[in-house]
Amino acid sequence: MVRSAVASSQARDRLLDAAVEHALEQGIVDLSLREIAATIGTSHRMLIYHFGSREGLLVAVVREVERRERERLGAAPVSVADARRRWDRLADPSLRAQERLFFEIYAHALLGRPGTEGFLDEAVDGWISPVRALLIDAGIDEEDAEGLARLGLAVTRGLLLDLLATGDTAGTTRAFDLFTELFDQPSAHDIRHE
Amino acid sequence: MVRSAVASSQARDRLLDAAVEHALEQGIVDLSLREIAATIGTSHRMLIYHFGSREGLLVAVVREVERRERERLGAAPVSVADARRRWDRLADPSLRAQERLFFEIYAHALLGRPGTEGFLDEAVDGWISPVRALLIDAGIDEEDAEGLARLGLAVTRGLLLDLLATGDTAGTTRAFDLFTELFDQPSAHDIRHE
DNA sequence: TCCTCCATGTACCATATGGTACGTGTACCA
DNA sequence: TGGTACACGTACCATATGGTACATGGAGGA
Repeated sequence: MVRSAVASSQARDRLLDAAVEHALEQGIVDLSLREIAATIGTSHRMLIYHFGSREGLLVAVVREVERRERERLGAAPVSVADARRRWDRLADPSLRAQERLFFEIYAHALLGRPGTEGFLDEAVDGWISPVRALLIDAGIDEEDAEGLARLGLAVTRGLLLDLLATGDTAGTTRAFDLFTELFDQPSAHDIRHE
Repeated sequence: MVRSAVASSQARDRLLDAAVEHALEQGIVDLSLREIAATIGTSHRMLIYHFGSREGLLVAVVREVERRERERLGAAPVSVADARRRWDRLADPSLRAQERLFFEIYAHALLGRPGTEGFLDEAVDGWISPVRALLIDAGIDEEDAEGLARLGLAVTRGLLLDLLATGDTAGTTRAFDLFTELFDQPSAHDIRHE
């Protein structure tokens, strides 16, 4: 069997893990094959061998980060309490590096850089769609459902940006709680069930 | 008079403008002196002459972007209607490139890259502080004021990220309106004036 | 035992990069 | 008129980069 240069293998998985680890700490945009290889303990030749090219490695890293992002967040929140639990998970310091990398790739993708095709669609619509569907199932007007899904995503991402910059877990969590209170108050009823 | 390598001059201003223009279109992280010089119509030698080094140019570009950001947004919003007007201004397509660059620098700064010192402080606290002060003046409890300021910033930045990725001005604006409605409803009174 | 395929290393190449040396024209001032 | 300071170009340098050529070792099958 003729293996393509980008087929999977145990060695490739090991290298990919190490490359993602490196990206979590050092970022991804100025990723250099030689530098990664040196910190991993192999030669840049091996990275090209397993991933085809620098861009191939970049694509693999981006996909892996996407995969971890989905895995980390699990199902869409079905209630305000759910959303709050999810925020607590997101605000955990152990995830900072991953979120930082996520935003770096996001900015990267906004500039249309190669290797990020499809990332933005997945990053936005991949979240809005399931939440919107859940809200519609719960009897909320379609347009409001879309808006609320968008708003929830925006609050989460916006507060994460704040958290990454300031490290102020308590402050950002208070802001998130304020949002859930606004949403939960009785007279928001006409939006939730009009 | 001995001019330092980074002193200002008309020629330097012209180059800086052109460099910012380039960054708006091509991004800033993989900025190369030669490439910029070529598109500007000068030599990379001149960039080093006027900015001292590549990093000097990067710092100058970041500062200029910060300056334009402040100038663009003007005073803090003092009412929900104000906030809404500001969103309309932000959502204008002519600002997309500037906002994209802002988020690219933000990600850059999160990784502690040189040339971005102070950017994050200004980007977060520079916004939260004045809004918080306004809210406190308006009689809102201190802790809520901080939270609301944070929340407003998060909604704005989060929806901008959405807008940049999707280009969906109508959808993101609807989400922003939903937020103002949540905030404006009568029973939010206990947060606004408790 | 020999042959084939995969993983890996070493050495190399062309290119692009930031930065420097040096020369030159020009405007202004004594 | 001579000199000085600035703005700029050309040519160069050392280095780092992505990618390739080629050799090697080892495992498994015929």
